[in-house]
Amino acid sequence: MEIDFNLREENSFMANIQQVAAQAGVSVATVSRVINQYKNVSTETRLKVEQAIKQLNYEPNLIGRSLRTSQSRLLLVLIPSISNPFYSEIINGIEHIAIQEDYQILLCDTDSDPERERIYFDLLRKRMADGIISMDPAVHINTLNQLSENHPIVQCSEYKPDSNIPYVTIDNETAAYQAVKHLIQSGHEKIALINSDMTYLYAREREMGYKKALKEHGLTVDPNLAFYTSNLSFDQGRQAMKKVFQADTIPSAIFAVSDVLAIGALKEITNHKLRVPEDIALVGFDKIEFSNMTNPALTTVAQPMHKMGVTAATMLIDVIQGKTVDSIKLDHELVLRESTLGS
Amino acid sequence: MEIDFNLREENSFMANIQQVAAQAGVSVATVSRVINQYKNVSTETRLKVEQAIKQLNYEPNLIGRSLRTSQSRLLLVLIPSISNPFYSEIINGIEHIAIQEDYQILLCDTDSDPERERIYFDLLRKRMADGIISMDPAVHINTLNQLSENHPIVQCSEYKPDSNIPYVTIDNETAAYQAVKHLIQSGHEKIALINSDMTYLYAREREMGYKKALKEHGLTVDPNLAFYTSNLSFDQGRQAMKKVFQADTIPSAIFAVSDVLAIGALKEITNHKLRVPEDIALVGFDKIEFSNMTNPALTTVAQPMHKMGVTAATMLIDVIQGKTVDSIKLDHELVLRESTLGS
DNA sequence: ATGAAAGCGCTAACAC
DNA sequence: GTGTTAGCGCTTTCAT
Repeated sequence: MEIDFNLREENSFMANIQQVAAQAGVSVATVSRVINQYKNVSTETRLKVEQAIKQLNYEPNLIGRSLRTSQSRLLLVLIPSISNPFYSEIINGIEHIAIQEDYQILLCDTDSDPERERIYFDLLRKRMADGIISMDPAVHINTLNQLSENHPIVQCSEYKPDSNIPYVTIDNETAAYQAVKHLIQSGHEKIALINSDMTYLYAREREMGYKKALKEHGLTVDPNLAFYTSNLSFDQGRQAMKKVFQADTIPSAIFAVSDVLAIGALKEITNHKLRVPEDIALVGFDKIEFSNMTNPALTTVAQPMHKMGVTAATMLIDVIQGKTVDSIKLDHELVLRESTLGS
Repeated sequence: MEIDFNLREENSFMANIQQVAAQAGVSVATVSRVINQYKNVSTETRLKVEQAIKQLNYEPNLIGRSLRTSQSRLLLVLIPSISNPFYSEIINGIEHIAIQEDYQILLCDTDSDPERERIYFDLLRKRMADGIISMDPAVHINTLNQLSENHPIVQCSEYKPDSNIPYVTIDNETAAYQAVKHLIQSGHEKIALINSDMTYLYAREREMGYKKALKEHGLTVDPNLAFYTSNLSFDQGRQAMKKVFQADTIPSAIFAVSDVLAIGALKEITNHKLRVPEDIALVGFDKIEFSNMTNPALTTVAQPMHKMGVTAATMLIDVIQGKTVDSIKLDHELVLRESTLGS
């Protein structure tokens, strides 16, 4: 019973730097130097300290260090929804750099809810984090701009053109243009657009690319063939496709501005006993993992998600370190698969 | 130029509690009381302080607070892969409680890499986080056990039976049993199993349920009908299904221990020009969002993901607060859809 | 090469 | 109801 008690005592005991110093018979400064691998410590002293650290099971307290150094080494990553697979790949890229640079990422799922957004912005204001990577298209840009005057921020994927916050993204207009051009060159003339909310820049840019391709090939832009959704969910894709089927002319091809919307449309097309691509060809956008798992596999525009994450994280850390960074547009790629080619 | 400079000075200026106290003509203790909404502050004083806070644009420094109170209010959430949609829903549940209780979650994507696991465990040891929710089946259980002696930890979904760490999960064996029983009652006698690595408890439990159902209905358990994958990816599901097709007898139904594996199998079945469920019926596990987006929609076992997250987070916060908590198994539900019923 | 001491920003025990 | 002060654990400047 005595032993038990002592064991528990010892286990839950957490040494601090003072105790390590006492145990090793040196000053706290020296212990700190050993922890941080300073060169100007004699081997003999270093050994003593390392032994004391081991004996006491010492782990430096990161909060104490943060307070002293005024940096948390935490990065906020703002996304609208963790369930959206588009962001998963980007986050992988961010994590890659974060780990490498000894940062941690705090995932902030805003649900496009201003209240949740506020909580996360507050974390930055209250110095719990060193910077933000914003990927939420619904972000309150005024707040973000204001915040960026005092805090490191970069935008990833979606950005606001009328802000000075650096961003990494792709050329959405050209990407959409190429996707639609591919449909036209496959012989399609009635091409419907399933787009999301036009308040988002990417939605406007992709629509411009869609229209540009049609015009350039002498096709008329029929407003009745444009369908809009309130978000990028599977269900909204289905609903949009239902509306397509209610229209006067049924298009022979669909360009959806996201894979998830396209997959929703695909489900509805299949329910109508129509075949893709024989009856209706289908193009998505993003190249999420699941775009390859559907029947048929989806033709889509590959965004360099991993690289976007890597770039955004690198940029943010540069900004944190006081460097100046430039915005950048990365390369995309049209990926031709069964939903436009057949199998 | 002067003005510019001053503006920037003012913008990047960050007041601390001392300066607020000076500005308001009170002590730091009083400011702290106002910030933390203590009742014993006169209205007059409170107003003065609040005004000073506004004037100086003061935001309390959470790192300072953390150091003082010895709590970071950060929760680690350990998952094997952020791309796996199974975890998204759970995380939503965890976030729900975390926000409500004024905690933040630090997402830890281990990739089942021991080195990354170590980084995150260190975060706990170094007091950057207050506790861990572990959902990584590949977690090093000895380390976790050891860690749990000094730190709050709960296991979610996957757990190790030979540990004293509380967990929340479902009854995997019964769930699998019911899924396979449904196939048997639909007239199937040759039912293949696509399982993952048997080192995981859930894999063993689900296989037991599969066998139990077969035996109970007088069917023989054919080892040639069990196929194993090295992970839960789409591609592994495809590969497994390829092996099914190479076997002597082609089963009339498949039970896959995860939706993603099932979706991989579905792709391969379709490639073979076979129909689901007419030629081969298919059951998945988890009820991830995408299980409803395939053609046909997947019959699957619904795990109460959101509730699991809510429960795990509640348990962890209880443990942090020194309460004793009990492990719990939540209810699952068999969801019948097109892949076994037809449409 | 090492130590003494200041101080990062906050909370809370204690005094009045 | 308010103020004084110690101290959480660390890094870093300045001596020596």
